Amino acid sequence: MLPGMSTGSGGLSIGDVAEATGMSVHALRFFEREGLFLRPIPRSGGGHRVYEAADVEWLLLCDRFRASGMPIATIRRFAELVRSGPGNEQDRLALLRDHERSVRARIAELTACLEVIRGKVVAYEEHVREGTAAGVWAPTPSP
Amino acid sequence: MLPGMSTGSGGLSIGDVAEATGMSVHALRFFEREGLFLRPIPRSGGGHRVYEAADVEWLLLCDRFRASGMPIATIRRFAELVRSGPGNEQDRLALLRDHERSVRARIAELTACLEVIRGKVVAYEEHVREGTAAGVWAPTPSP
DNA sequence: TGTTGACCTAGACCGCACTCTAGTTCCTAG
DNA sequence: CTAGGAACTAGAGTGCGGTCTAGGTCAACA
Repeated sequence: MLPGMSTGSGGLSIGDVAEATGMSVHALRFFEREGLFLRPIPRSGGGHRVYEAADVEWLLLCDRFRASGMPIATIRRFAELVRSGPGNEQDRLALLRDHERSVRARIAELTACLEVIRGKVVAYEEHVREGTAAGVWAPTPSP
Repeated sequence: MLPGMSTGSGGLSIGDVAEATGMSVHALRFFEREGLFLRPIPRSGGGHRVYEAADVEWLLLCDRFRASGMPIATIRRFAELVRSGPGNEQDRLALLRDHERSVRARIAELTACLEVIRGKVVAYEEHVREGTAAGVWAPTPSP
């Protein structure tokens, strides 16, 4: 029941999971080495990884974490908290709030940069439209 | 007139520029090797770089580019356009608009991630407040 | 039987953007 | 004259987040 394990029960091959998450099989093995899963991924008789739907859900969340700039080390800390069971929800919450703060900060920074960039775009638009040279760089700076 | 060249005319030492821009002297030499300046930075008799205020302004803009995720290679292309003088303002504009688009896209992505993260934060807040377990991970996933 | 094709491991390699080192030279002050 | 600090060069090293390779194993199909 292996290659394209897709048939049958709930077991998913690494290829299935790669397809479901958009991550590469390399990345999935890398994540496992890095201890980012919530449990040891079990193996089939032949040593192949057998995932469950819950692993995919977790990976999708990890993917959002990564996409929002959370480092692998932090994902690992979060995974460790979840793995070590109930009782540390305050810690998980603190970690998530920290990350939320950092994402907001990053958005704010990008928004500020955006204004600078827009300023340049506007200056160039003006320059192109009517030959004025305000805010546009000359061949050699000023001196 | 060199170390702490700050005294006298308009010439700035690499240390002055590092302080003015918040970049390291290493980074300034790196930028130069990478061809990111608008002109060859002239040297004093003893081979020390002598910058002008306009270089600092340019560096501050580059810093905003970097902070908004523009790769070095793109900054180099922009610098090349500016160096090669008037006539290519359309190209410079196109490059800037491209970057503007990518920054907006990044902000949108971060904003989307933020909602996912907020969802988790809210779930954990609820969980911590009243022991419900919706959206919160159990010691071992589901199965 | 033997050829796919998906999977396995360990570990080397990559791109990016710096950062740091080693060894030297230069300038000014004491 | 000498010591100090700041600058110089070329090139090696770093951290991150993967990606890729080499050399196999496993299971099914023709």
